Amino acid sequence: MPTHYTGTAQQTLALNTFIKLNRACDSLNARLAARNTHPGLSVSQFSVLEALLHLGPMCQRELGSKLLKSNANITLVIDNLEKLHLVKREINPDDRRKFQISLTNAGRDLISSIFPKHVEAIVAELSVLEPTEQQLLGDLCRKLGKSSQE
Amino acid sequence: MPTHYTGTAQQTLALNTFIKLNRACDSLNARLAARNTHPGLSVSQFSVLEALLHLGPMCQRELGSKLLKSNANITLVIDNLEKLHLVKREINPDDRRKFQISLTNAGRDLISSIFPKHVEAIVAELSVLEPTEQQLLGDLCRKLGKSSQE
DNA sequence: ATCTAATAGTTCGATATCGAAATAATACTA
DNA sequence: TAGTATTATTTCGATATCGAACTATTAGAT
Repeated sequence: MPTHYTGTAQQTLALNTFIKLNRACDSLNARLAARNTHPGLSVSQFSVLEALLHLGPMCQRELGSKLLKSNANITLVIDNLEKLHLVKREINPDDRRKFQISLTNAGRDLISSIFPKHVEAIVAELSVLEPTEQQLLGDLCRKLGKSSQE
Repeated sequence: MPTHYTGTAQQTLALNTFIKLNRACDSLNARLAARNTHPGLSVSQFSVLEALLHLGPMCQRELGSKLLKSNANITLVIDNLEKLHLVKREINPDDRRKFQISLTNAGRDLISSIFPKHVEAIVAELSVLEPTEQQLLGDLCRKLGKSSQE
């Protein structure tokens, strides 16, 4: 569904690229969600658990910057994960403004058990692209994504 | 920020591609939002107005399928746009289950006036990629996005 | 013509998401 | 060291977003 806007060639190209990028992302995520690879967890909850599993404990602000979410949002997501007993908040004694967020045993077990299915779903959905195409897409996205910084 | 997951080469590639795609999309949209090219409107509201401007009046379900949103969501967004007097609901006499959603004059004036700024912001943000790279990115996204259909 | 599908939209309850304002703790500065 | 600025988190109010259950209308089937 390209745009119906009529502008210069440069504008049309940029706009169509923008639209296709967003649609690819949205529809890919919708297809992944439909595969139900993280039952009982929201996407945000899943992302937080995954970050904690693979990157280790960190404070909320770090989580927010890794996941590109606001502090307010992270507060809520951690609240909900805490209610589910999947993560815990611990005051950082070195800086009492911070909470150290880490996985509980239950959280670690859960994310460890569902992550492989998530990976398989991604592999399956991305299989419409050859490995070289995936690499190329990743490179272009990287270039576009970090116009700001890492 | 590539994954720290250790799987097969195929898994690692797919996962990294997936992460880069999502990050590119999120960070691009955040940078566009920071440019404040659609003041007073949410992204969803903007998208609906834009679809109506460029594609013409349509019913809610059509809007949802163009924008990849649920019916419930479209109902709310249209409610809010209606309160702002930017769109109107009119019963379709041929099928009274449907509302025909169209821009009011105020809505048309507004979206017409801000859309060019939006395009310029996209052109500026995408300028880190050469035209051929934008084309390539768009092609790869198209291929990935329509694993299902149109 | 009646009964059943399917379709369009709404409502509900939960979670997400943001920006702005508020609070608490730490760092910096004069 | 007192005073200010910065940082981490929370709270608030608004909008977004989904799936599921519901209502109303239309389409299809016998």
